[in-house]
Amino acid sequence: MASSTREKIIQLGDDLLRKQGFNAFSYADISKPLQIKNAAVHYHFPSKQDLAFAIAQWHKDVFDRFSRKMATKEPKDRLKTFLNFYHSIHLSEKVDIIGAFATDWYSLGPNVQTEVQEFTELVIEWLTELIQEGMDLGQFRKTQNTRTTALKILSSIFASTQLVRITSDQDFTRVKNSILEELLN
Amino acid sequence: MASSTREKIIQLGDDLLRKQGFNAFSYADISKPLQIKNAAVHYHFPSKQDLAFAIAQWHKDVFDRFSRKMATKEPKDRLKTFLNFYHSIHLSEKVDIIGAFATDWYSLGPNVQTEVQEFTELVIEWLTELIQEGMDLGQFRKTQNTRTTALKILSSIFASTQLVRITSDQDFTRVKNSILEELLN
DNA sequence: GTCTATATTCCGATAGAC
DNA sequence: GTCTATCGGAATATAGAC
Repeated sequence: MASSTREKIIQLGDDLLRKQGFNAFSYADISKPLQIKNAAVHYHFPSKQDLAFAIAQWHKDVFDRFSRKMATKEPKDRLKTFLNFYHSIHLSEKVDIIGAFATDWYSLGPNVQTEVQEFTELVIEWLTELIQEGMDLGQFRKTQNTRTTALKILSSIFASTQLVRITSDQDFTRVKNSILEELLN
Repeated sequence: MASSTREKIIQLGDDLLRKQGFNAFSYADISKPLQIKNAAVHYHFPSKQDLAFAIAQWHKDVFDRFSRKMATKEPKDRLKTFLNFYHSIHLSEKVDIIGAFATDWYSLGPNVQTEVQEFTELVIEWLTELIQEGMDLGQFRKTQNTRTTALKILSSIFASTQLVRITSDQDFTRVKNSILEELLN
């Protein structure tokens, strides 16, 4: 519970990054809600790149813990949990961190880019293994290339968090349900 | 050919919006390459929102002409052309305009948002009709809901222009090819 | 339609006290 | 670890001449 200022800044920065974009929020947007001064934020993260790096790192850590916790569940349930996670992103009016980093890609320093790449590869590999396992168990329909299937699932679900800002809530549910249906045997 | 300054600004603005994001480029980024002053850009587009609006409008116009030109082609070829179009986006290191507008959504004024919504709906409906037609002709596999199929195709292809900035070129081709294969009978 | 010049505001970032 | 104070720069935008 006892969350440090540093952690609060990361959380708020992550929210702002995914709601508004990396170049759309300022140190003031972080310091005001936390009722500290912008200099205090700079103490924890001297530059905005440092904050971006910490956000990327945080996502890696969280996903790592998530995948460990999921390891014992069967593929279908793992995928359901994954899709539900994206549903909660959608409900909070944010977009997925991968798409957020991708559209702001050329605003990110090399260290941040590397961290984002490592995180993204973690997710893709986790999904790929999940799909392979589901196929081996006969739960999922066989597809030619499991990484490609993983990429398509990831793409369509993270893009949906973006697209439904423009269209409507219903479209998110449509896509989410369809992903599971299409894969199930 | 003879493209006016106004048109050049729109083109350049569109490039910058999709390469860097709406909040990442400035009037100077537009005026410098065109070798005019920032005030000259303001003459054509008093505020940045006016420029964003014109960019959205331009996409509507272009897509309208595109869909007219495609009308006589058969569904499979229409989809191929559509996917190739996204391939060219990927090669130019930009992302799709829908995702770019979506991630910068809360930086856009109401007029711009409405224009983006109209454009996006045009694309989705065009894709939905294409899919329905392809099914009717027996070219495409039947799916339960054609709008959902359209959403998934659109999502996965426009997200791919983002995702491959993080992973690799190959992943784009994988997804692109797979979309067509999955739909074909 | 483009220019010079400038107003204004905001941003990221730092120095130095507490 | 947080503060006050401030710097330097860049951004959007406008006024008015040509």
